[in-house]
Amino acid sequence: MSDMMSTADAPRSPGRPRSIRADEAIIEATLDLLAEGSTIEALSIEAIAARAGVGKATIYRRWAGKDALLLDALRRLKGVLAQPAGHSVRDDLVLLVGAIGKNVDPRAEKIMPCLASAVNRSTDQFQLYQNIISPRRKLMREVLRRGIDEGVLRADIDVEVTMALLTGPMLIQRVLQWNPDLDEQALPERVVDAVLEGIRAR
Amino acid sequence: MSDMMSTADAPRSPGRPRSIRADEAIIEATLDLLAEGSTIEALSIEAIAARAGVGKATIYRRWAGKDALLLDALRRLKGVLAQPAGHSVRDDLVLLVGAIGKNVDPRAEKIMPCLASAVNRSTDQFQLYQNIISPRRKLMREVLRRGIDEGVLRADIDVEVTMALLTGPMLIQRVLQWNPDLDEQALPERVVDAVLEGIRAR
DNA sequence: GCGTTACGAGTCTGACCCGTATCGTATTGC
DNA sequence: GCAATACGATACGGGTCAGACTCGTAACGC
Repeated sequence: MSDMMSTADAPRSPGRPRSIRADEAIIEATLDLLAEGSTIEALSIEAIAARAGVGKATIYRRWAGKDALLLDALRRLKGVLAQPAGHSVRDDLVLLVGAIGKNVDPRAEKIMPCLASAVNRSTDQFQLYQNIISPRRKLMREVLRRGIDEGVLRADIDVEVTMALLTGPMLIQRVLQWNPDLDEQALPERVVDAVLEGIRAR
Repeated sequence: MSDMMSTADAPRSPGRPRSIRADEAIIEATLDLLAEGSTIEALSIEAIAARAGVGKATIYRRWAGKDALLLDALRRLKGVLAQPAGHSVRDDLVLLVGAIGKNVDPRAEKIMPCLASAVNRSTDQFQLYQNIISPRRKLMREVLRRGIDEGVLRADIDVEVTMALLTGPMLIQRVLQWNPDLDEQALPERVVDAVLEGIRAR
C-alpha cells in the first residue's frame, strides 16, 4: 500500500475502482486529527473513519493498520525545502535555520513534536523522520562546504557538529519551547551570528 | 496528594496509617514501566498496581488519577545537578553540556524523551519540565556570567541565546538521535569549543 | 476488645477500540 | 444485464481500561 502509484499502470482490474476522494479524505482526516492535538497512539481508526466520512472497511482495504496509514500520511506532510539563494553564506544559514520546523502545511508545526516522541519507539518512524530531515541536513552541509571553499569559514571545522550547532537551538525552541523567554523570531539570526563569531573574548 | 509531607506533622488520624512502602512501590513501578518503553498514555493504573503488587484502590486512595500520579513520579525522578568546579569556564561548560539528559537515575534517560512529547499537550507537564530544567539553565547562566566577568567571554554576548546554543545540539542528539553518525561521547567538548571559537575564518 | 482506617485482591459497569463481516447500494468492464 | 469490486453503515466478538465497589484481613489509638 505504500506506493499506490503502482496501481496507475496496472492492467486495470475489474469492478468498481477505488475512490481517490476516499484516499484523500482519509489522509486529510488523519493529519487533521493529529494537528488538533491527538497523540499518535491515541489516534484510532474509528475516529479517522468518522472524520473522513468513510467506513472502517474502506481504510482497512487500503492499509494494513494504523502504522501503515500513519507512515503514508506523514510522508504526505513534508513540505517544500527552503532554497538558499547562494549569495551570502550567512544569509543562507539564517534562511535554513529559520526554516527548521516550518513547512507549507501549517499542520506540520503541530504534528512534528508528537513525531519526536515516536522516534524512540518505532524503527519505521525513526526512518521516516530521518528521511524528512536528511535532505535538509544535506542542504545545510552544502552551504557550509561552500563557505569553507570560499574561505568565509575556517577549513578545520567539523561540518557535522556545526550543523548540530545551528539546528539544535532552533529545534529545542520550536519543539520543546525550551526557554519560554527566548525570542523565536530573532533566534535564527542570533544563532547564526553567534556560531559564526564565537563567544570567546579576543 | 502532591505534598505528602504534610501528613507528617498532622494531628495523627485514627486507624491504620498508610503504608510508606506502598507509596514507594507505586512510584517505582510507574518509573519502571516508563523506563521499559511504555508511553505515558499507554501507562494504565491497572498495570502500575499489578507491577507494584498493590490494589488499584490503594493508588486511587492517594492520587486523583494517572496525571497526578505521573506528576509525583516524575518529580521524584530528577537527579542531582552537576556541580561545575569553577576553575575553567570551558571545562565547566563541557561538564554542564555533558550532563544534559544525564541523571543519577538510569531510568531518566529512557523517560525523558517521552516527557518531551507531553510538554506540548499538558500545561502541568510543561511546568514540570520547566521546573526540572530551569535550575540547570541557571547553573549554566552563572558560568557564562562568570566568564564575562573574568573577561574570558565577550561582554556583548546574549547569555540566553548562548545557553540555547550550548544545550540545543546535545539535546537533539540525546532525545531525537538527530544525526545517528554524530559521536555523542565527544559532542560536549566539540560543541563548547566550537561555540567558544566560532566558525568564521579569520 | 473496639472503632477506624488501610491493605491486597478481586468484581462489576460502562467506555472505547480493533479487525472482520455483512448489509444494501454504486460504479466499472464486458 | 451481469460479474466483480467498490462504497458507507452497522453489527459483531474480543480485548483493555477507568473507577467504584466488595471481600476478608491487618494495623493503629484508645
